[in-house]
Amino acid sequence: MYYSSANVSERQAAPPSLAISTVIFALRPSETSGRPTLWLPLVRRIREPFKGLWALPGGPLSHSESLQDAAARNLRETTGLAPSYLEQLYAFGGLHRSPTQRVVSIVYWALVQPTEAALADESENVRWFRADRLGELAFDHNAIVDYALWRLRNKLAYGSVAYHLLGEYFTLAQVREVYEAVLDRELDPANFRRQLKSMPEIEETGEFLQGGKHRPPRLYRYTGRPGLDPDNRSTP
Amino acid sequence: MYYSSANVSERQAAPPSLAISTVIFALRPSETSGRPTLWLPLVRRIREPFKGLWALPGGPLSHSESLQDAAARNLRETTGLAPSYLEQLYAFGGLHRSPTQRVVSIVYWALVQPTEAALADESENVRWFRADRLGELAFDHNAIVDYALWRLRNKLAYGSVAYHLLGEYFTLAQVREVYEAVLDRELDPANFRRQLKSMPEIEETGEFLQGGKHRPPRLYRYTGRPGLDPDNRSTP
DNA sequence: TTAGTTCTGGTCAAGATGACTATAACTAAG
DNA sequence: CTTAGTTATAGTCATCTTGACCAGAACTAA
Repeated sequence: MYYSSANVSERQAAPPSLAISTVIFALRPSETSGRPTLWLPLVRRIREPFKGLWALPGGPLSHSESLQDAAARNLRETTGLAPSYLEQLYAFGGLHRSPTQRVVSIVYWALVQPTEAALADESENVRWFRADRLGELAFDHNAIVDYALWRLRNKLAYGSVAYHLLGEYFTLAQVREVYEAVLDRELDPANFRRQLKSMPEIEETGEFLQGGKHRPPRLYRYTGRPGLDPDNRSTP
Repeated sequence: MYYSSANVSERQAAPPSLAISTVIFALRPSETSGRPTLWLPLVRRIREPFKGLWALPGGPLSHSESLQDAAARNLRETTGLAPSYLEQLYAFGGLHRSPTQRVVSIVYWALVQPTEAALADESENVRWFRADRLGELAFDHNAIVDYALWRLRNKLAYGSVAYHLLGEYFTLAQVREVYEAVLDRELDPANFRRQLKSMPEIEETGEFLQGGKHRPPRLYRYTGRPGLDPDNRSTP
């Protein structure tokens, strides 16, 4: 690379470098309660700065791909997954995000379905963590994850986002569990189902979920837009 | 500049360049009805590409300023104004935004108060336009303005943003006019004022607006957060 | 057969919303 | 000085939404 060998004053004159990072959320059963919880994959830094710490998956922007494509690519490269939802989160460009050089990161956030998430690659340097129990991350990545969580909660309240954490068929109780996991509070089952049933994009199927311990719940399907952002103006 | 003299293959290898642009909204009376309307300043391109067309104010990111500072700076440099609200809109990074090189633009949107807006610089190459009557703009700037308008409408519905288009003191009817201008529909005066009066951050002052043609309306004051974003999590 | 649990539909009161009416307070025309 | 015109402001009423709660239906496991 041209800039990597430059001295300090040359680095100063160089334009800020541009990177893409992705916050990837999936639902996994908690080890303790077994109830679904939010998890996300992180990669271990193998170089300075912050060598050894965990960080969001990311990398440079190749000149022949759009921002969203770059986010999808580094999602695929680190975890082997394809997102069911992908949206731009924010561009972080503070002066001191990295101690060695000025970096502007355009961060995306993604949701993946649990069938996918179960297949996710995991290795020495890629591991999944509970979103509410991350340690200290590299750079400003703790703040970025916090912001992504806040966005997720907001989008959830607005509508269409919960189904992208579930499979194609789901019960209304499963949707409620998603809300409870993300919002971290319990919701009245009867009131919650009344609200969902008033939405036209939630379609009742003729099938029921078998094999449970109690009365078999009806299965539903989401018929709204697939929801891969850019100008996908579903929500602010 | 190093890259400007490079040939095509060298340009390909170069990282995408990074720019900051700003969509600046202010309220001005319509020439026809006299009612307040949304306006925004544009600058004329004096070079190719798109020479002669109007474009959003913007420029490169200097290495010693944050993204928000850069947005505020080019706002000040083109119009002489200081924003009362400034928030990141979106990072636009499509492959073909500019015909000559790959540019990633981080776009901010701003609101300025009418007392300020009246003082705004205007010249041969800087002019204000009604937001609903722009012609064809340079690059993808029409789409960017559309997106900014959509965001403004959403933020308005959410709350705290309308007051940043008004001065320190305002009547409830003026707030309603802002809503009517932005949402482009009429609102019931009585119902609208009931809603505003239920908000604790709208404070009644002892004063009244004098000099009108009819019953003098009471003046109010907004006591909420000033609202210059980044992590100013007022709205999604 | 029965107890336990979830699924599902319903009621009820409190609060928010939209359409509308009525009065107050000012200016301008006569 | 009176009156018509206009905006400001308060209030009413029916409708819709929301949260708390109750009750029966449908299944499993003991």
